[in-house]
Amino acid sequence: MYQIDLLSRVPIYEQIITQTKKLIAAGVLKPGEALPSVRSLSMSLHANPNTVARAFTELDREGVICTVQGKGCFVTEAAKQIIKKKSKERLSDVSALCRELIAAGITKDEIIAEINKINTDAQKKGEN
Amino acid sequence: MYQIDLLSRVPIYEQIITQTKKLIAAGVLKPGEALPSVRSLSMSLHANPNTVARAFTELDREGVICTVQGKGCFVTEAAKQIIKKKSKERLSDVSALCRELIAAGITKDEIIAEINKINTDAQKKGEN
Amino acid sequence: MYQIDLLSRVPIYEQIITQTKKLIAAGVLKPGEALPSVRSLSMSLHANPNTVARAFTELDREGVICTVQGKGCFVTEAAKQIIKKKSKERLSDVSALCRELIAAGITKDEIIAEINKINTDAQKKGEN
Amino acid sequence: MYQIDLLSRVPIYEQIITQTKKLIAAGVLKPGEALPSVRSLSMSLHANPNTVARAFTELDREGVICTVQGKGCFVTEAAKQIIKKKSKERLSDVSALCRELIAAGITKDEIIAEINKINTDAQKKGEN
DNA sequence: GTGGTCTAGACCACC
DNA sequence: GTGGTCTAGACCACT
Repeated sequence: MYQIDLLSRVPIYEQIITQTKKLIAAGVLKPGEALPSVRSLSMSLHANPNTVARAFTELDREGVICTVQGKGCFVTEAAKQIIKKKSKERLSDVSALCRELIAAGITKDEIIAEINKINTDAQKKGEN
Repeated sequence: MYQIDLLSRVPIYEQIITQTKKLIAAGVLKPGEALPSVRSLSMSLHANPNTVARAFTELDREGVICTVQGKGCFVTEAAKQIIKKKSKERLSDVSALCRELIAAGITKDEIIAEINKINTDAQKKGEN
Repeated sequence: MYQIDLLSRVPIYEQIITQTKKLIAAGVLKPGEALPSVRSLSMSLHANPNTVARAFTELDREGVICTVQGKGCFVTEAAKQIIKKKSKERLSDVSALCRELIAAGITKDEIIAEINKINTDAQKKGEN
Repeated sequence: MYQIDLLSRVPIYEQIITQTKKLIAAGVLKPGEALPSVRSLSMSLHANPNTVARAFTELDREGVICTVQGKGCFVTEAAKQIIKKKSKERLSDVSALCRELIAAGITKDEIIAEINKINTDAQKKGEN
Protein backbone atom coordinates (compact mmCIF):
# COMPACT_ATOMS: atom_id res chain seq x y z
CA MET A 1 0.00 0.00 0.00
CA TYR A 2 2.69 2.44 1.04
CA GLN A 3 5.62 3.38 -1.15
CA ILE A 4 8.48 4.72 0.94
CA ASP A 5 11.98 5.56 -0.21
CA LEU A 6 14.23 4.84 2.75
CA LEU A 7 17.15 6.57 1.04
CA SER A 8 15.34 9.79 0.21
CA ARG A 9 16.42 13.02 1.82
CA VAL A 10 12.73 13.46 2.71
CA PRO A 11 12.22 12.20 6.27
CA ILE A 12 10.52 8.81 6.40
CA TYR A 13 7.90 10.04 8.88
CA GLU A 14 7.02 12.80 6.45
CA GLN A 15 6.74 10.36 3.58
CA ILE A 16 4.35 8.27 5.67
CA ILE A 17 2.23 11.32 6.44
CA THR A 18 2.10 12.32 2.78
CA GLN A 19 1.33 8.80 1.62
CA THR A 20 -1.41 8.35 4.19
CA LYS A 21 -3.06 11.58 3.13
CA LYS A 22 -2.79 10.54 -0.50
CA LEU A 23 -4.44 7.20 0.27
CA ILE A 24 -7.26 8.94 2.11
CA ALA A 25 -7.71 11.57 -0.62
CA ALA A 26 -7.83 8.80 -3.23
CA GLY A 27 -10.47 6.97 -1.25
CA VAL A 28 -8.31 3.92 -0.64
CA LEU A 29 -8.61 4.57 3.07
CA LYS A 30 -12.20 5.57 3.92
CA PRO A 31 -13.52 7.44 6.98
CA GLY A 32 -13.90 5.09 9.92
CA GLU A 33 -11.50 2.59 8.40
CA ALA A 34 -8.49 1.42 10.40
CA LEU A 35 -4.93 2.23 9.37
CA PRO A 36 -2.36 -0.55 9.50
CA SER A 37 -0.95 -0.94 12.98
CA VAL A 38 2.29 0.84 13.83
CA ARG A 39 3.97 -2.50 14.32
CA SER A 40 2.84 -4.09 11.06
CA LEU A 41 3.50 -0.97 9.01
CA SER A 42 6.95 -0.48 10.46
CA MET A 43 7.77 -4.07 9.58
CA SER A 44 6.48 -3.88 6.02
CA LEU A 45 8.31 -0.60 5.42
CA HIS A 46 11.51 -1.78 7.11
CA ALA A 47 11.23 1.34 9.22
CA ASN A 48 11.57 1.97 12.92
CA PRO A 49 8.28 1.73 14.89
CA ASN A 50 9.12 5.10 16.46
CA THR A 51 9.22 6.64 13.01
CA VAL A 52 5.79 5.28 12.08
CA ALA A 53 4.39 6.29 15.44
CA ARG A 54 5.68 9.80 14.92
CA ALA A 55 3.86 10.03 11.59
CA PHE A 56 0.61 8.77 13.12
CA THR A 57 0.91 11.17 16.03
CA GLU A 58 1.23 14.04 13.61
CA LEU A 59 -1.76 12.85 11.54
CA ASP A 60 -3.75 12.60 14.77
CA ARG A 61 -2.74 16.12 15.74
CA GLU A 62 -3.93 17.37 12.37
CA GLY A 63 -7.28 15.60 12.87
CA VAL A 64 -6.87 13.35 9.87
CA ILE A 65 -6.87 10.20 11.95
CA CYS A 66 -7.85 9.49 15.51
CA THR A 67 -5.99 7.14 17.79
CA VAL A 68 -7.91 4.79 20.02
CA GLN A 69 -5.80 3.34 22.79
CA GLY A 70 -5.45 -0.40 22.38
CA LYS A 71 -7.51 -0.54 19.20
CA GLY A 72 -5.58 1.37 16.56
CA CYS A 73 -5.84 4.45 14.39
CA PHE A 74 -8.89 5.31 12.31
CA VAL A 75 -9.55 7.75 9.48
CA THR A 76 -11.79 10.58 10.72
CA GLU A 77 -14.95 11.70 8.96
CA ALA A 78 -13.42 15.13 8.31
CA ALA A 79 -10.15 13.72 6.97
CA LYS A 80 -10.60 14.52 3.29
CA GLN A 81 -11.80 18.01 4.08
CA ILE A 82 -8.86 18.73 6.37
CA ILE A 83 -6.40 17.37 3.81
CA LYS A 84 -7.81 19.58 1.09
CA LYS A 85 -7.73 22.62 3.36
CA LYS A 86 -4.11 21.99 4.36
CA SER A 87 -3.20 21.54 0.72
CA LYS A 88 -4.77 24.86 -0.23
CA GLU A 89 -2.46 26.50 2.26
CA ARG A 90 0.42 24.93 0.41
CA LEU A 91 -0.43 26.83 -2.74
CA SER A 92 1.88 29.45 -1.28
CA ASP A 93 4.72 26.93 -1.50
CA VAL A 94 4.02 26.53 -5.20
CA SER A 95 3.98 30.28 -5.43
CA ALA A 96 7.32 30.66 -3.66
CA LEU A 97 8.98 27.97 -5.73
CA CYS A 98 7.70 29.48 -8.97
CA ARG A 99 8.81 32.97 -7.95
CA GLU A 100 12.29 31.58 -7.49
CA LEU A 101 12.32 29.95 -10.91
CA ILE A 102 10.93 33.05 -12.57
CA ALA A 103 13.64 35.13 -10.90
CA ALA A 104 16.17 32.73 -12.43
CA GLY A 105 14.87 33.34 -15.91
CA ILE A 106 12.26 30.61 -16.35
CA THR A 107 9.07 31.92 -17.97
CA LYS A 108 5.54 31.56 -16.65
CA ASP A 109 4.65 29.63 -19.78
CA GLU A 110 7.36 27.03 -19.22
CA ILE A 111 6.07 26.42 -15.71
CA ILE A 112 2.44 26.17 -16.77
CA ALA A 113 3.40 23.87 -19.64
CA GLU A 114 5.10 21.61 -17.10
CA ILE A 115 1.99 21.56 -14.93
CA ASN A 116 -0.24 20.78 -17.88
CA LYS A 117 1.89 17.72 -18.54
CA ILE A 118 0.61 16.24 -15.28
CA ASN A 119 -1.60 13.27 -15.96
CA THR A 120 -5.23 14.22 -15.37
CA ASP A 121 -5.91 10.70 -14.08
CA ALA A 122 -4.60 12.05 -10.82
CA GLN A 123 -7.36 14.62 -10.81
CA LYS A 124 -10.05 11.96 -11.06
CA LYS A 125 -8.58 10.11 -8.10
CA GLY A 126 -8.49 13.24 -6.01
CA GLU A 127 -12.01 14.29 -6.78
CA ASN A 128 -14.39 14.60 -3.85
CA MET B 1 22.01 43.84 -1.07
CA TYR B 2 21.28 40.48 0.54
CA GLN B 3 18.12 39.67 2.47
CA ILE B 4 18.68 36.78 4.84
CA ASP B 5 16.32 35.42 7.48
CA LEU B 6 18.56 34.13 10.27
CA LEU B 7 15.59 32.45 11.95
CA SER B 8 14.33 30.60 8.89
CA ARG B 9 14.43 26.80 8.85
CA VAL B 10 16.18 27.17 5.50
CA PRO B 11 19.94 27.00 6.14
CA ILE B 12 21.64 30.38 5.96
CA TYR B 13 24.25 29.14 3.51
CA GLU B 14 21.45 27.99 1.21
CA GLN B 15 19.74 31.36 1.45
CA ILE B 16 23.01 33.03 0.49
CA ILE B 17 23.33 30.72 -2.52
CA THR B 18 19.78 31.44 -3.63
CA GLN B 19 20.11 35.18 -3.07
CA THR B 20 23.37 35.35 -4.97
CA LYS B 21 21.87 33.54 -7.92
CA LYS B 22 18.90 35.86 -7.81
CA LEU B 23 21.19 38.91 -7.81
CA ILE B 24 23.09 37.55 -10.78
CA ALA B 25 19.93 36.60 -12.67
CA ALA B 26 18.55 40.08 -12.03
CA GLY B 27 21.72 41.66 -13.38
CA VAL B 28 22.63 43.31 -10.08
CA LEU B 29 25.85 41.30 -10.08
CA LYS B 30 27.34 41.19 -13.55
CA PRO B 31 29.86 38.73 -15.07
CA GLY B 32 33.41 39.59 -14.04
CA GLU B 33 32.19 41.61 -11.11
CA ALA B 34 33.43 40.80 -7.61
CA LEU B 35 31.11 39.49 -4.92
CA PRO B 36 31.35 41.03 -1.48
CA SER B 37 34.22 39.45 0.45
CA VAL B 38 33.45 36.58 2.78
CA ARG B 39 34.34 38.70 5.80
CA SER B 40 32.41 41.79 4.81
CA LEU B 41 29.31 39.83 3.83
CA SER B 42 29.40 37.78 7.01
CA MET B 43 29.52 40.98 9.02
CA SER B 44 26.71 42.69 7.16
CA LEU B 45 24.53 39.57 7.45
CA HIS B 46 25.47 38.98 11.10
CA ALA B 47 26.49 35.50 10.04
CA ASN B 48 29.67 33.54 10.55
CA PRO B 49 32.41 33.78 7.90
CA ASN B 50 32.38 29.99 7.65
CA THR B 51 28.73 30.01 6.69
CA VAL B 52 29.29 32.56 3.93
CA ALA B 53 32.40 30.72 2.76
CA ARG B 54 30.41 27.52 2.50
CA ALA B 55 27.86 29.22 0.26
CA PHE B 56 30.60 30.67 -1.95
CA THR B 57 32.33 27.31 -2.19
CA GLU B 58 29.13 25.74 -3.45
CA LEU B 59 28.57 28.55 -5.96
CA ASP B 60 32.12 28.05 -7.19
CA ARG B 61 31.55 24.31 -7.54
CA GLU B 62 28.45 25.02 -9.63
CA GLY B 63 30.48 27.33 -11.87
CA VAL B 64 28.42 30.40 -11.03
CA ILE B 65 31.32 32.21 -9.44
CA CYS B 66 35.03 31.75 -9.67
CA THR B 67 37.23 32.00 -6.60
CA VAL B 68 40.66 33.57 -6.86
CA GLN B 69 42.89 33.04 -3.82
CA GLY B 70 43.83 36.32 -2.24
CA LYS B 71 41.70 38.37 -4.59
CA GLY B 72 38.09 37.42 -4.09
CA CYS B 73 35.15 35.74 -5.81
CA PHE B 74 33.94 36.82 -9.22
CA VAL B 75 30.79 36.18 -11.24
CA THR B 76 31.60 33.94 -14.20
CA GLU B 77 30.61 34.72 -17.78
CA ALA B 78 28.43 31.61 -17.92
CA ALA B 79 26.74 32.33 -14.60
CA LYS B 80 23.31 33.34 -15.89
CA GLN B 81 23.23 30.46 -18.28
CA ILE B 82 24.15 27.93 -15.56
CA ILE B 83 21.57 29.38 -13.20
CA LYS B 84 18.84 29.08 -15.78
CA LYS B 85 19.84 25.54 -16.66
CA LYS B 86 19.83 24.48 -13.00
CA SER B 87 16.44 26.09 -12.54
CA LYS B 88 15.00 24.24 -15.50
CA GLU B 89 15.95 21.02 -13.81
CA ARG B 90 13.85 22.15 -10.88
CA LEU B 91 10.70 22.28 -12.97
CA SER B 92 10.29 18.66 -11.90
CA ASP B 93 10.04 19.88 -8.30
CA VAL B 94 7.15 22.11 -9.29
CA SER B 95 5.59 19.18 -11.06
CA ALA B 96 5.99 16.88 -8.04
CA LEU B 97 4.57 19.47 -5.66
CA CYS B 98 1.59 20.10 -7.92
CA ARG B 99 0.92 16.38 -8.32
CA GLU B 100 0.74 16.17 -4.56
CA LEU B 101 -1.74 19.01 -4.33
CA ILE B 102 -3.82 17.62 -7.18
CA ALA B 103 -3.91 14.25 -5.44
CA ALA B 104 -5.27 16.07 -2.38
CA GLY B 105 -8.14 17.56 -4.35
CA ILE B 106 -6.75 20.88 -5.57
CA THR B 107 -7.49 21.50 -9.25
CA LYS B 108 -4.95 22.42 -11.89
CA ASP B 109 -6.88 25.62 -12.49
CA GLU B 110 -6.48 26.73 -8.89
CA ILE B 111 -2.75 26.14 -9.14
CA ILE B 112 -2.40 27.96 -12.44
CA ALA B 113 -4.48 30.85 -11.10
CA GLU B 114 -2.03 31.07 -8.20
CA ILE B 115 0.91 31.12 -10.57
CA ASN B 116 -0.62 33.80 -12.74
CA LYS B 117 -1.01 35.92 -9.63
CA ILE B 118 2.68 35.53 -8.80
CA ASN B 119 3.84 36.24 -12.25
CA THR B 120 2.40 39.73 -12.45
CA ASP B 121 4.14 40.60 -9.17
CA ALA B 122 7.41 39.15 -10.37
CA GLN B 123 7.29 41.15 -13.57
CA LYS B 124 7.19 44.37 -11.63
CA LYS B 125 10.05 43.31 -9.38
CA GLY B 126 12.06 42.06 -12.32
CA GLU B 127 12.34 45.59 -13.66
CA ASN B 128 15.12 46.48 -11.20
CA MET C 1 41.47 1.29 9.10
CA TYR C 2 42.31 4.84 8.10
CA GLN C 3 45.82 6.23 7.94
CA ILE C 4 45.82 10.00 8.21
CA ASP C 5 48.78 12.33 8.54
CA LEU C 6 47.55 15.25 10.63
CA LEU C 7 50.70 17.22 9.87
CA SER C 8 50.56 16.81 6.10
CA ARG C 9 50.01 19.87 3.92
CA VAL C 10 47.23 17.84 2.27
CA PRO C 11 43.95 18.81 3.95
CA ILE C 12 42.71 16.17 6.38
CA TYR C 13 39.28 16.07 4.78
CA GLU C 14 40.92 15.32 1.44
CA GLN C 15 43.00 12.55 2.96
CA ILE C 16 39.82 11.03 4.37
CA ILE C 17 38.18 11.20 0.94
CA THR C 18 41.16 9.56 -0.72
CA GLN C 19 41.49 6.90 1.96
CA THR C 20 37.81 6.05 1.83
CA LYS C 21 37.96 5.63 -1.93
CA LYS C 22 41.03 3.46 -1.55
CA LEU C 23 39.27 1.28 1.01
CA ILE C 24 36.28 0.88 -1.29
CA ALA C 25 38.43 0.20 -4.35
CA ALA C 26 40.35 -2.42 -2.37
CA GLY C 27 37.11 -4.09 -1.32
CA VAL C 28 37.64 -3.42 2.38
CA LEU C 29 34.43 -1.41 2.37
CA LYS C 30 31.79 -3.16 0.29
CA PRO C 31 28.64 -1.76 -1.36
CA GLY C 32 25.80 -1.47 1.14
CA GLU C 33 28.22 -1.53 4.03
CA ALA C 34 28.20 1.29 6.58
CA LEU C 35 31.15 3.63 6.98
CA PRO C 36 32.32 4.41 10.49
CA SER C 37 30.16 7.14 12.00
CA VAL C 38 31.35 10.72 11.80
CA ARG C 39 31.84 10.84 15.54
CA SER C 40 33.67 7.55 15.92
CA LEU C 41 35.95 8.20 12.98
CA SER C 42 36.75 11.71 14.17
CA MET C 43 37.73 10.30 17.54
CA SER C 44 39.88 7.50 16.16
CA LEU C 45 41.64 9.94 13.81
CA HIS C 46 41.99 12.63 16.48
CA ALA C 47 40.26 14.96 14.04
CA ASN C 48 37.28 17.21 14.42
CA PRO C 49 33.82 15.80 13.59
CA ASN C 50 33.29 18.72 11.20
CA THR C 51 36.35 17.72 9.22
CA VAL C 52 35.16 14.15 8.86
CA ALA C 53 31.64 15.31 8.02
CA ARG C 54 33.02 17.51 5.29
CA ALA C 55 34.78 14.55 3.73
CA PHE C 56 31.64 12.42 3.90
CA THR C 57 29.54 15.21 2.40
CA GLU C 58 31.88 15.36 -0.55
CA LEU C 59 31.85 11.58 -1.00
CA ASP C 60 28.05 11.68 -0.92
CA ARG C 61 28.02 14.43 -3.54
CA GLU C 62 30.23 12.31 -5.77
CA GLY C 63 27.83 9.39 -5.37
CA VAL C 64 30.40 7.14 -3.72
CA ILE C 65 28.50 6.93 -0.46
CA CYS C 66 24.92 7.58 0.40
CA THR C 67 23.98 9.40 3.59
CA VAL C 68 20.88 8.37 5.50
CA GLN C 69 19.81 10.80 8.20
CA GLY C 70 19.87 9.20 11.62
CA LYS C 71 21.28 5.94 10.30
CA GLY C 72 24.70 6.60 8.86
CA CYS C 73 26.62 6.62 5.59
CA PHE C 74 26.69 3.63 3.27
CA VAL C 75 28.81 2.63 0.31
CA THR C 76 26.74 2.82 -2.87
CA GLU C 77 26.49 0.01 -5.40
CA ALA C 78 28.09 2.19 -8.07
CA ALA C 79 30.93 3.33 -5.80
CA LYS C 80 33.77 1.37 -7.40
CA GLN C 81 32.63 2.32 -10.86
CA ILE C 82 32.46 6.03 -9.96
CA ILE C 83 35.86 5.92 -8.31
CA LYS C 84 37.43 4.36 -11.37
CA LYS C 85 35.76 6.85 -13.69
CA LYS C 86 36.95 9.81 -11.60
CA SER C 87 40.45 8.37 -11.55
CA LYS C 88 40.50 7.99 -15.31
CA GLU C 89 39.84 11.70 -15.57
CA ARG C 90 42.97 12.22 -13.50
CA LEU C 91 45.14 10.54 -16.10
CA SER C 92 45.46 14.05 -17.51
CA ASP C 93 47.12 15.09 -14.25
CA VAL C 94 49.71 12.38 -14.74
CA SER C 95 50.17 13.57 -18.27
CA ALA C 96 50.62 17.20 -17.21
CA LEU C 97 53.09 16.29 -14.49
CA CYS C 98 55.10 14.14 -16.88
CA ARG C 99 55.16 16.86 -19.54
CA GLU C 100 56.64 19.16 -16.94
CA LEU C 101 59.35 16.69 -16.04
CA ILE C 102 60.09 15.97 -19.68
CA ALA C 103 60.40 19.68 -20.36
CA ALA C 104 62.95 19.79 -17.55
CA GLY C 105 65.09 17.13 -19.18
CA ILE C 106 63.78 13.88 -17.68
CA THR C 107 63.22 11.21 -20.31
CA LYS C 108 60.04 9.24 -20.83
CA ASP C 109 61.99 6.08 -20.15
CA GLU C 110 63.04 7.29 -16.72
CA ILE C 111 59.41 8.05 -15.89
CA ILE C 112 58.13 4.73 -17.17
CA ALA C 113 60.86 2.92 -15.27
CA GLU C 114 59.69 4.68 -12.11
CA ILE C 115 56.12 3.62 -12.79
CA ASN C 116 57.07 0.03 -13.39
CA LYS C 117 58.80 0.05 -10.02
CA ILE C 118 55.61 1.25 -8.32
CA ASN C 119 53.42 -1.18 -10.03
CA THR C 120 55.06 -4.30 -8.66
CA ASP C 121 54.76 -2.91 -5.12
CA ALA C 122 51.12 -2.05 -5.68
CA GLN C 123 50.34 -5.53 -6.89
CA LYS C 124 51.58 -7.02 -3.65
CA LYS C 125 49.59 -4.55 -1.57
CA GLY C 126 46.49 -5.04 -3.72
CA GLU C 127 46.19 -8.63 -2.55
CA ASN C 128 44.58 -7.61 0.75
CA MET D 1 56.99 34.81 -23.11
CA TYR D 2 55.22 33.68 -19.98
CA GLN D 3 51.83 31.99 -20.03
CA ILE D 4 50.09 32.42 -16.70
CA ASP D 5 46.52 31.49 -15.81
CA LEU D 6 45.41 34.04 -13.23
CA LEU D 7 42.28 31.99 -12.48
CA SER D 8 44.05 28.70 -11.89
CA ARG D 9 44.01 27.10 -8.45
CA VAL D 10 47.79 26.86 -8.85
CA PRO D 11 49.38 29.85 -7.12
CA ILE D 12 50.61 32.46 -9.57
CA TYR D 13 54.06 32.61 -7.98
CA GLU D 14 54.34 28.86 -8.51
CA GLN D 15 53.30 29.16 -12.13
CA ILE D 16 56.00 31.80 -12.63
CA ILE D 17 58.60 29.51 -11.07
CA THR D 18 57.56 26.60 -13.25
CA GLN D 19 57.43 28.71 -16.39
CA THR D 20 60.82 30.22 -15.74
CA LYS D 21 62.36 26.80 -15.26
CA LYS D 22 60.70 25.62 -18.44
CA LEU D 23 62.10 28.58 -20.37
CA ILE D 24 65.57 27.89 -19.04
CA ALA D 25 65.35 24.15 -19.71
CA ALA D 26 64.17 24.88 -23.25
CA GLY D 27 67.12 27.21 -23.81
CA VAL D 28 64.96 30.29 -24.32
CA LEU D 29 66.66 31.84 -21.33
CA LYS D 30 70.37 31.10 -21.41
CA PRO D 31 72.92 31.18 -18.57
CA GLY D 32 74.05 34.73 -17.89
CA GLU D 33 70.99 36.15 -19.57
CA ALA D 34 68.77 38.60 -17.67
CA LEU D 35 65.21 37.74 -16.70
CA PRO D 36 62.53 40.36 -17.29
CA SER D 37 62.41 42.84 -14.44
CA VAL D 38 59.94 42.26 -11.62
CA ARG D 39 58.14 45.42 -12.58
CA SER D 40 57.83 44.73 -16.28
CA LEU D 41 56.87 41.09 -15.80
CA SER D 42 54.25 41.93 -13.19
CA MET D 43 52.75 44.42 -15.62
CA SER D 44 52.70 42.08 -18.59
CA LEU D 45 51.19 39.28 -16.49
CA HIS D 46 48.69 41.58 -14.77
CA ALA D 47 50.07 40.22 -11.51
CA ASN D 48 51.15 41.88 -8.31
CA PRO D 49 54.87 42.82 -8.19
CA ASN D 50 55.06 41.10 -4.79
CA THR D 51 53.92 37.87 -6.41
CA VAL D 52 56.60 38.05 -9.11
CA ALA D 53 59.22 39.00 -6.54
CA ARG D 54 58.25 36.01 -4.44
CA ALA D 55 58.78 33.69 -7.42
CA PHE D 56 62.18 35.21 -8.19
CA THR D 57 63.23 34.98 -4.55
CA GLU D 58 62.42 31.29 -4.60
CA LEU D 59 64.31 30.75 -7.87
CA ASP D 60 67.28 32.57 -6.37
CA ARG D 61 67.11 30.40 -3.27
CA GLU D 62 67.19 27.30 -5.47
CA GLY D 63 70.23 28.63 -7.30
CA VAL D 64 68.51 28.79 -10.67
CA ILE D 65 68.88 32.55 -10.93
CA CYS D 66 70.98 35.05 -9.07
CA THR D 67 69.78 38.46 -8.07
CA VAL D 68 72.09 41.44 -8.47
CA GLN D 69 70.96 44.46 -6.51
CA GLY D 70 70.05 47.30 -8.83
CA LYS D 71 70.81 45.32 -12.00
CA GLY D 72 68.28 42.51 -12.13
CA CYS D 73 68.11 38.72 -12.06
CA PHE D 74 70.28 36.48 -14.20
CA VAL D 75 70.19 32.81 -15.11
CA THR D 76 73.03 30.96 -13.38
CA GLU D 77 75.45 28.67 -15.18
CA ALA D 78 74.22 25.69 -13.15
CA ALA D 79 70.56 26.46 -13.77
CA LYS D 80 69.74 23.63 -16.18
CA GLN D 81 71.57 21.12 -14.05
CA ILE D 82 69.76 22.19 -10.89
CA ILE D 83 66.41 22.10 -12.66
CA LYS D 84 66.99 18.60 -13.89
CA LYS D 85 68.11 17.44 -10.46
CA LYS D 86 65.04 18.97 -8.78
CA SER D 87 62.83 17.35 -11.39
CA LYS D 88 64.33 13.94 -10.77
CA GLU D 89 63.30 14.29 -7.15
CA ARG D 90 59.77 14.84 -8.37
CA LEU D 91 59.64 11.41 -9.92
CA SER D 92 58.34 10.38 -6.51
CA ASP D 93 55.34 12.63 -7.10
CA VAL D 94 54.61 10.76 -10.30
CA SER D 95 55.00 7.59 -8.34
CA ALA D 96 52.58 8.69 -5.63
CA LEU D 97 49.98 9.87 -8.11
CA CYS D 98 50.19 6.65 -10.07
CA ARG D 99 49.93 4.54 -6.95
CA GLU D 100 46.72 6.33 -6.16
CA LEU D 101 45.27 5.69 -9.60
CA ILE D 102 46.34 2.06 -9.53
CA ALA D 103 44.69 1.65 -6.15
CA ALA D 104 41.51 3.01 -7.75
CA GLY D 105 41.52 0.37 -10.43
CA ILE D 106 43.48 2.02 -13.26
CA THR D 107 46.00 -0.32 -14.83
CA LYS D 108 49.70 0.30 -15.34
CA ASP D 109 49.18 -0.03 -19.08
CA GLU D 110 46.55 2.72 -19.17
CA ILE D 111 48.93 5.09 -17.40
CA ILE D 112 51.88 4.27 -19.64
CA ALA D 113 49.71 4.61 -22.72
CA GLU D 114 48.77 8.08 -21.53
CA ILE D 115 52.42 9.00 -21.06
CA ASN D 116 53.36 7.69 -24.49
CA LYS D 117 50.77 10.05 -25.96
CA ILE D 118 52.93 12.99 -24.88
CA ASN D 119 54.41 14.78 -27.86
CA THR D 120 58.09 13.97 -28.20
CA ASP D 121 58.75 17.49 -29.47
CA ALA D 122 58.90 18.40 -25.83
CA GLN D 123 61.77 15.98 -25.38
CA LYS D 124 63.83 17.68 -28.05
CA LYS D 125 63.37 21.04 -26.41
CA GLY D 126 64.42 19.70 -23.02
CA GLU D 127 67.52 18.00 -24.33
CA ASN D 128 70.83 19.13 -22.88
C1' DG E 1 43.54 42.58 2.26
C1' DT E 2 41.65 37.85 0.22
C1' DG E 3 39.89 32.80 0.61
C1' DG E 4 40.98 27.76 2.67
C1' DT E 5 41.29 24.82 6.52
C1' DC E 6 40.66 23.34 11.09
C1' DT E 7 39.10 23.04 15.93
C1' DA E 8 35.86 23.17 19.76
C1' DG E 9 31.59 22.90 21.04
C1' DA E 10 26.68 23.85 20.42
C1' DC E 11 21.91 22.76 18.77
C1' DC E 12 18.75 20.55 15.68
C1' DA E 13 16.30 16.83 13.05
C1' DC E 14 15.86 12.08 12.24
C1' DC E 15 15.79 7.09 13.42
C1' DG F 1 22.46 6.66 18.35
C1' DT F 2 22.98 9.14 13.50
C1' DG F 3 24.16 13.26 10.26
C1' DG F 4 23.29 18.65 9.27
C1' DT F 5 24.01 23.29 10.54
C1' DC F 6 26.03 27.06 12.82
C1' DT F 7 29.16 29.90 15.67
C1' DA F 8 33.56 31.63 17.41
C1' DG F 9 37.90 32.09 16.70
C1' DA F 10 42.37 30.41 15.08
C1' DC F 11 46.08 29.75 11.61
C1' DC F 12 47.77 29.42 6.93
C1' DA F 13 48.57 30.58 1.96
C1' DC F 14 48.11 33.86 -1.64
C1' DT F 15 47.96 38.69 -3.66
